[in-house]
Amino acid sequence: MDSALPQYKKVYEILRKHILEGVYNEGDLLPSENELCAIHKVTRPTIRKALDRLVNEGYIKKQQGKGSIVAGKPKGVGILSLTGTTSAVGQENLITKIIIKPELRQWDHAFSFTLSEREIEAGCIYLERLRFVDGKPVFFDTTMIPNLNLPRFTSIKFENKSLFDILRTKYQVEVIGGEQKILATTGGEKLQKLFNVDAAHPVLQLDRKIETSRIGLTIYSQVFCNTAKYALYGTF
Amino acid sequence: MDSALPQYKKVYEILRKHILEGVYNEGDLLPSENELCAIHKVTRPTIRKALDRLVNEGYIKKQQGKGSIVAGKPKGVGILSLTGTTSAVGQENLITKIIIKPELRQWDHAFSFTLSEREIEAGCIYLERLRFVDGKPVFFDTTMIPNLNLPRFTSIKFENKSLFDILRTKYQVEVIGGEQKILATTGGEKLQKLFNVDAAHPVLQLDRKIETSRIGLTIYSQVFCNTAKYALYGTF
DNA sequence: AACGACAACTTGTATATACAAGTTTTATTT
DNA sequence: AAATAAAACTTGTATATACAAGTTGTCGTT
Repeated sequence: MDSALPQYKKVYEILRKHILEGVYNEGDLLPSENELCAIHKVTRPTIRKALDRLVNEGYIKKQQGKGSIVAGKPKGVGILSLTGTTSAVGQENLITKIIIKPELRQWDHAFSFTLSEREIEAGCIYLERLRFVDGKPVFFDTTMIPNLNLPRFTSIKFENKSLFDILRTKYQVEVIGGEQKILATTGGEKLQKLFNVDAAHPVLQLDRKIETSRIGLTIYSQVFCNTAKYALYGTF
Repeated sequence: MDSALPQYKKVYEILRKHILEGVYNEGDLLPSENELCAIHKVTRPTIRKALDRLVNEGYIKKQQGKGSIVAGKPKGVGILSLTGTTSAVGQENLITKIIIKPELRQWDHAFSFTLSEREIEAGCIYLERLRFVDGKPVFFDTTMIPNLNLPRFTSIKFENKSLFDILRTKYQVEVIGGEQKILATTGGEKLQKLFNVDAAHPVLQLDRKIETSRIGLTIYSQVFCNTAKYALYGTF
């Protein structure tokens, strides 16, 4: 009955899931902290730590004297400020097709970012995905992860799961921050085919360097997005 | 000896200031949590709450067994996550040219956002600016502000000042959050001229709805950005 | 000199408790 | 019936304590 996850994270995962799945809807009040204590059999500081996280990520807002108000599904955790595509779009309409399955490679580049010695030595888990919203190709992303103590990673199937969900649940690796560059560009030959657009079609490009809670493990990701029908949305 | 600020915020403010002023530099270790307890005469949970915040905002990173490592001054909380263009680029190279001086108008639209009755009745302060980085036009922005108790706003000169600085200092209006949509588009005739690019040139477009501390006062802004030479940069 | 065990650090998690401060509901008074 | 007061909630802050887990340096042995 004991997992590797600390209790406050378990509670966080449960509440987060419940919000995403609509057990609690926007505007609803979560059970009070004391009720949550009773439900999960932990003390209030532990509950509060879980709630703090949900507040930080924009899932809930708290009001003294009133309670924890559900803010809705994670607009604020969108692609612009955090983590991945899945949480930005919502899982419903998002289908993922793996173009290149996770495979070990040597680094050839990390987009516009520079790598450390250690990262270069470790080699690189490389993958490419094409993601469809409502049946149409909207995102194409290339991800590079240093091969540092992520056993069996290349054999994991995660067609429609979020890469970051897997890292969090299977490896206890959490995104703690990062940097990104955003620009508008044109498709190029590869994207032209993938998105089925003409060569001059404007495309959004994001180069991201994503730091994790595991020291030395930085994820590099490049995302191209056809924003003709679906603009990226985010809160701040 | 008692301020309105809770102790953990006081400690947070002090440490944050010290990092910004270079008392601690990038890579330095902060005093250990127990040392900080002694210094500030509080208990460890209080110190940890202050440190949690610094971690969240990217000032420090923590490593179990080692300590709290200063991550350096956070690079511009750029255009992607907060407020205006000025803070994103840095004031040095940014020159602003007013295309349309602040003037009262009726709302015709608010980009892709919907307006409330009250906002429509109030009318709209409208302005257009073109902003140059290193002498070249990079940003073109259109701003709409509901005309709600902002006396003499249309007569303010703010060539190179941040719009948000003026709102904060002259009207005590602070940005508390907002939402935005980002997409890639092509110039169009107007931008073609302003940016001096051809018609097919990809341009970044941001539609933003910015909430302020004054109830009912929401600022609507649309920013076009030529990212050919300058990509937008942001941390999260 | 090199290795290994251990002690002395560090941060991470969790409990138990207390009171302050804000909100809502209920009961009381006018 | 309406205004007021009190009670019963809610979250916010803070302390004191304990042990787990990761890192670093030291000492002793080989």
